[in-house]
Amino acid sequence: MKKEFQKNFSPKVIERLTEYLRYLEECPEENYISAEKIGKELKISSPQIRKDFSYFISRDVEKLGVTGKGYHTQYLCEKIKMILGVHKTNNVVLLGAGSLGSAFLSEYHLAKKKFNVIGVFDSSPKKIGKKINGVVVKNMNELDSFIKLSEKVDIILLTSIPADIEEFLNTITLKGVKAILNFTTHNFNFLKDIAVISVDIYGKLQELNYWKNHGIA
Amino acid sequence: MKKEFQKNFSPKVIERLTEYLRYLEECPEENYISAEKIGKELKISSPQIRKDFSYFISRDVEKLGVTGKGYHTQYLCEKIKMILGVHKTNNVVLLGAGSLGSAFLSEYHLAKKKFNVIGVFDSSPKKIGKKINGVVVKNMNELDSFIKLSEKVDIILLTSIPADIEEFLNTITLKGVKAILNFTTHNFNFLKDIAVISVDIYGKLQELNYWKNHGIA
DNA sequence: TAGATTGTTAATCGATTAACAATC
DNA sequence: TAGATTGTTAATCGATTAACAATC
Repeated sequence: MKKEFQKNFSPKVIERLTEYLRYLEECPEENYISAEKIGKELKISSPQIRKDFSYFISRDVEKLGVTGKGYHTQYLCEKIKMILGVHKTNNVVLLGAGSLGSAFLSEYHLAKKKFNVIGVFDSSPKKIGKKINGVVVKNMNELDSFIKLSEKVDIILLTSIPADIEEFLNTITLKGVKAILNFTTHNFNFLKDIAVISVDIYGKLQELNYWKNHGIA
Repeated sequence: MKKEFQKNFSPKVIERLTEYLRYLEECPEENYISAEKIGKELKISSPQIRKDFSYFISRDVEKLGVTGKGYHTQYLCEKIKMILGVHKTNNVVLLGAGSLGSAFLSEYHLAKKKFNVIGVFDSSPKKIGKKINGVVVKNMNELDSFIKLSEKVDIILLTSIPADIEEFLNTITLKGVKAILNFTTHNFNFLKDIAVISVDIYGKLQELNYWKNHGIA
């Protein structure tokens, strides 16, 4: 072992790992692939890629690639998946069964990507009881008991803001939910023990609107 | 004028500008606001914020804030909007009228944010001719003529991949479309003259899945 | 072997922060 | 005035890249 252990993956590196994984899963034709090749496709420099992959070494493996040959595609995929924790199935609860929530159920193959939607909740009487893609929408006020009784919930996919957000946060904190993918405009900056990634469509449109006027992005 | 002009806004700064704008629009109660206050709310350091705002100076204004007082909320909002180009209306074309596309029409107030959806296209016969939120879905193969005849298209909101993607890119390049907000898995890394921001939900779930196991995000 | 490509170190580049004079 | 907070410079920190020895 050359390293003292545990150079940690930075957020930037984790982001790129998901890009590598997407690319590798789309083109598994080749047995071995070089950092150069991946980089051309994804517009990432090859030293960057080798450096990113070097973080796996001694944490996980002695050596990730083969000198003079490249990285074994399948093996690389597996290793990235293990780091990201998507080698095994994770449980997702969807909050909000509006068209955005429905889109996640119908247009995304979440289960294929190891994200299993084990519950869908909404507070609108119009939606409660309906089936969306084979899943019955439950009343938001049952979330509390559901989450307490269910198997571990890994991620909450949030497409609408719960009426009593404090209570909601208490519940999921107690039950040990550790992550929220947030599509609402609610500000979760104050959370301490729950990882939150917010996707702000308006924000992305605004950024893009700037770049369309100023070249590149 | 103190500066020689045009320190440019970096992608990181542009991203934060959208965060500032969101916060400022949500709480316009105060007349003046300090970098300290904004930073507390958004978990961004106050020197960072002042530095970000300093890029406005001499490009746009002599002075953005008021020493000892803070930034005039309304004025700051306006200035950020002007930089992002959302002080005036921009035209958006939506490609794909599936549930994700529908969500953008029904759950997002795009027009309020100065993004006006002037056309919706899909290639599925089931969807063509239908109305979604008051907009008639057109046949994807009419996109070409539509885009040539219509007023300027600023942004294409892409929720499904056009059958002939080469032709699609030719069309929009010729017509001068400069930006794509991409929700598909298609790789647009090779585009030269069109700004693309891709939102990869799977990727975000994977990142989150990592952070849920390793604390913070 | 010769050619290719890794893993890594050192150099560079860019972004963040600390600190403070200026001043409302 | 005293207190607050800006705008900016210099210092720090972190991320990217260049370069190359190791080696398959």
